[in-house]
Amino acid sequence: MPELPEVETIANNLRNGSGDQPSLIGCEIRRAHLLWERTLAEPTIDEFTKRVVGQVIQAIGRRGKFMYFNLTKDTLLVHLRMSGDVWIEPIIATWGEHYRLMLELSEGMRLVFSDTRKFGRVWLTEKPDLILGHLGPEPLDDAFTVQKLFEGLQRRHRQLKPLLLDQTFIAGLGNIYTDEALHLAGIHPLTISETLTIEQAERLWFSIRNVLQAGIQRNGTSIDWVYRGGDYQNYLRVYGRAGEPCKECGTPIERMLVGQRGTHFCPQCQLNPSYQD
DNA sequence: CACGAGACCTGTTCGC
DNA sequence: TGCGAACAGGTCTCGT
Repeated sequence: MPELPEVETIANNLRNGSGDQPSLIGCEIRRAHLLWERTLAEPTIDEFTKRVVGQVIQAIGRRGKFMYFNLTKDTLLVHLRMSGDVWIEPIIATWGEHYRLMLELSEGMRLVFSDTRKFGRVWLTEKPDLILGHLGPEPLDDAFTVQKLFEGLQRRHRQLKPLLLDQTFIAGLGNIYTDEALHLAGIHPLTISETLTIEQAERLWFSIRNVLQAGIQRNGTSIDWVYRGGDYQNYLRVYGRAGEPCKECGTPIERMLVGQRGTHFCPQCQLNPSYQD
């Protein structure tokens, strides 16, 4: 499920509480229950259990597509990859078939990491920067300017679609929001980065921030069984709409493979200046 | 450096 | 209806 807006939504709900769910801030971790070993990237399960128990959750946030929990001593990092989800619920004797990690908390609640496809990972570390340090800029930060984006585009010679998915270039974009941003900007996914004009870079900058902010405002995108609660899927311009008319010009949306990812675009609104076809 | 293919996994949908 | 192929919000690693 998880791109920046979905991770942001989950992290916000855990931090602030939502509906009947309390905030996790101030909760102490009492027990750890790992149900799929490979979910834990580091440290070993023995050391994880020994270290995590007794620590208190002091802050919760997001960096790129990572969720972080600042504990008394360590940082707990969670990456949901394709099918992960995190929530809290009362402690009961049973658990769901896709649960991979449960952390029992004070107040009779447990923090659940559920992940059908088992791609998700959890780290417990004193030095989160070793894992987060390679990430590119946060697209919604003030520090992420048109000029920064333009310089980055100039420095590389890459197709835009895979470049925008590259987390060292910008942190947080995934397949959905990349396609959405490129369509909003009116730029073809195969355009070579260094050929963008400053005007195009500005439109791309605006579009990236616009679709991410809209996604957050709508609590993320809910497709299939994976992530629920958001409704940005009702506002998608191109993703998952192959064959349907472009909302700008009526031309059927096309789908192609770019770097093995389904890529959706309007052949009319997103002309490719690098090729003629 | 840039790119494609294959791995890692399970579940749903599509096409014949 | 049934069965295999294609596909899915991600990223890593290897070969060219």
